[in-house]
Amino acid sequence: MSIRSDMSLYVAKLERRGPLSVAGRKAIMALPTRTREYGIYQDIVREGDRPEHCCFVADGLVSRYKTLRSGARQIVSFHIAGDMVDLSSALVVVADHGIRTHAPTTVVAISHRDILQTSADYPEIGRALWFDTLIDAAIFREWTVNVGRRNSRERTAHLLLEFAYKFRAADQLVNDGFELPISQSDLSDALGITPVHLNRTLQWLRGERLIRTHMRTVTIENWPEMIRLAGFSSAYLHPEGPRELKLPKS
Amino acid sequence: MSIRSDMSLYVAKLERRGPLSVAGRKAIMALPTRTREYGIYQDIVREGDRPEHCCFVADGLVSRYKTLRSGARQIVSFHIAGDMVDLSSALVVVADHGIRTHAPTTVVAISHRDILQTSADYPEIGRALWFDTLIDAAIFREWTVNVGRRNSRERTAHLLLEFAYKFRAADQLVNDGFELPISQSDLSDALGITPVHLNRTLQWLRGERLIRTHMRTVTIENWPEMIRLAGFSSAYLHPEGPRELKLPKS
DNA sequence: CGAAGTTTTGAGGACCTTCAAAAGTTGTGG
DNA sequence: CCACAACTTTTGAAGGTCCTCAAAACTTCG
Repeated sequence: MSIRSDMSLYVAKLERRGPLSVAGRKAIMALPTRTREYGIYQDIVREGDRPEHCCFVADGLVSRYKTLRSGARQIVSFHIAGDMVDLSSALVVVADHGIRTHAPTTVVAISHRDILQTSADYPEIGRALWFDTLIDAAIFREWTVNVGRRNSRERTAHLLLEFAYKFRAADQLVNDGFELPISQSDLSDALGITPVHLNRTLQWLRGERLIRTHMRTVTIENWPEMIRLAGFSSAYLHPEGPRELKLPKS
Repeated sequence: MSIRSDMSLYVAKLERRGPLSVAGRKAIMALPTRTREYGIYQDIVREGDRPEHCCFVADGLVSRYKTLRSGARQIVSFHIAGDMVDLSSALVVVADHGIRTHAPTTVVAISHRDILQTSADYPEIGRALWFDTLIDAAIFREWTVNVGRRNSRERTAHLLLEFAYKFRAADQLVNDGFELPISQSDLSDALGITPVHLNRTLQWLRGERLIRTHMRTVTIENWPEMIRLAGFSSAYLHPEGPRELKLPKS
């Protein structure tokens, strides 16, 4: 557990969305951080915890999930390298969901105190973090639509396309393929279907030549047809970044 | 369309969550507003719009929804009197969902420019609005769980309990009952089931003496059993308000 | 090389949908 | 204030998507 700044990946992401002031960028880079390494299937946060840190995924893959009394699990989001996870805990005291890894993962922890102080001192950073949580919310909405109104084929295609677009934005798409270290059982927990049915759904997608899978690499073989099937529009990912701010100095 | 401040209801809500400074409270009350009246089933925002205002529901009931190519609709949230809706549009340029009324509704519009300026000038207000969007996100997550992992009975019970808790927090629960001016068809769009099946599900809930319905008033007859059935925990509504902030003056 | 986990296959059944129509409610105009 | 249209709720019956349970084939890893 080293103490150094690992925030340049996050700064880069923010700057893809819009300019940062020199002072603002410095303030983010100056945030005290603690880097932690996790193995596969380790809990970073458990439901009911009162975390004191947000976490930034420097490498790997994590999910947020809720568990029902019955033991059934619903994954509500995935986060890849470059994503800030659990900004919600900066203001919300008790975690209403868990966060765990699906692969060996490097996490950069930032204390809520520092996040809030910096947000107050630099309104542009407050806005950037707020925007991040708004994107989160937009993805949650789309997931509700996904499990509420799409059948298993459309639903699975939609999630795979979401991954494809996120990996592409992170420059991690190679020949229309990306590495997805998630078991079918875990994927089915995100899609609200059973592993058995997901398996048959994937077979159908492969049979239709819409996707290919090899090891844990997923390749989109037929983008137009996948997009048509899923009714996918990348609008909800809001790649364009936040509203341009033309505010007078206050 | 009058031009006056109607923000006292919102200030009251914020103060239920934690103290506001005198200056902060004044700043909110001073926000220029425009009050608009809508009838039933009117669109306040359409998917693809670029709204210039957030809207605060002073009276009535609205939903946010997405529509699929097929025409299927998924409602992703409901908002009752006292709720600030569509803060997301303050930073997100293009609306990825629509907002419409389910009853005659009074909406107070506040320009994004003023929201952002006030958030920058008063960090406590920025935090309060951020917290509001985090609650939104928490509810979206719970809805994903609802449609993803609960059957129609649990799902319907859960949504009705969410309404019951929201109305109770707004002091609008009378004898365990609340007025819900939503057709079964619209409710089914929120639950991800068909109107026919929702109808049978409601009949079952009534038959088990879990709820009563009369006109458009819903009464929870058996709280413990409803809560047990739905696996309901109000934690995700975060009635406790945001984290206490002990920041030094910056 | 064996153990544990993951993917795949099969068969039967439950939950929810679809389509269609009747019954009940609400709103409007003559 | 009634009549009629439009909408909402309810009922029925058949069918499809997805689930459950169980076991085999395959992969990964120590």
